[in-house]
Amino acid sequence: MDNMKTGELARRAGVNVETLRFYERKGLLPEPPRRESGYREYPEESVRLIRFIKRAQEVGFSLGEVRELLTLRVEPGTSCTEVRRRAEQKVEDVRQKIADLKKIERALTKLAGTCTGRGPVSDCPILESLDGELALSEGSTGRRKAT
Amino acid sequence: MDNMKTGELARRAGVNVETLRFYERKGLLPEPPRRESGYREYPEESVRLIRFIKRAQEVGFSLGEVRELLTLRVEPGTSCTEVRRRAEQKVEDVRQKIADLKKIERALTKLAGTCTGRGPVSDCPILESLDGELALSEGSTGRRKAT
DNA sequence: CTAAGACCCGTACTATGGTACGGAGTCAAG
DNA sequence: CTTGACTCCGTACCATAGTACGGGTCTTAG
Repeated sequence: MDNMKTGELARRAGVNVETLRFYERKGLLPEPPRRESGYREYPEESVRLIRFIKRAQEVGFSLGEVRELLTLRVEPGTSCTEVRRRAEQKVEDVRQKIADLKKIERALTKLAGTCTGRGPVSDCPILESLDGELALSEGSTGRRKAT
Repeated sequence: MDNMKTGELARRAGVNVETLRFYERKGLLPEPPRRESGYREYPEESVRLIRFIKRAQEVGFSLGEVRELLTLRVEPGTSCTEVRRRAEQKVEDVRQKIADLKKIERALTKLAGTCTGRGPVSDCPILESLDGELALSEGSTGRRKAT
């Protein structure tokens, strides 16, 4: 089964049909072949593509950045060196995100663990346990957004 | 030095002055005391708070979600049990994000590593190496967004 | 004392990431 | 061969997350 119409792709990927058209306009979803009627016919792999876009978004990439990730794999005419350089840059971004998330995770775990689970919040040691950790311990002041 | 005005806080936290007012309106930044003139006077910790908001955003939390994270620590009148439950839920969200990022990281690393660094993209094994991994190996079909 | 610069506020504008609408053509089951 | 569901397209609308504007007040260095 290698020809889905918009409705099926949308359903399988868990997005709205309009979203598919939107992604197509934005250059994230390649224009699929059409049948004579004008109906789009998507290949199977489109499902994975859409899901990838969604996941990347959930971890903080804008659609523009997602497109950059995707074009790493298909942009012809770019030298391999260049693609490699950009991929390595992206890996750095991703590692930074992971590091930040781990700090948030630690703070939240501490919070959930310290709390005894009874009594009003004002008595709960949660407040103090969170402070300090939640601010991500400063550390990296300044050199963000050097993308 | 425990009384910053908007300008200094903005500068130190790396955001626009307008953004501070915006966060205040949205309930992310607590209203600071004012001097008689009406000027805001922020405590030192506001810098960390703003930076936390920014980092949380970068890893995919909306301002609404960031507020939820923050109110975990200050909302009085909520039972500790409830706060704990919500914190545990957030930890789950965070772990999912980390897992997704790690998949993206693996795909990108593989990509950067496989590529020899010379020649046009069409000859580069990058394209194939990326496929399969980039789709985040499906796996978790369906039960997302059950927040 | 005064003028540049910071701050106040409300309001308007912008970009991003979709969603919804509605009229027209298409498909497929009965 | 019709009818209801699906698709097409352009355009309009929406929420989120800011950013800019502009007239007025406050502060502070000279």
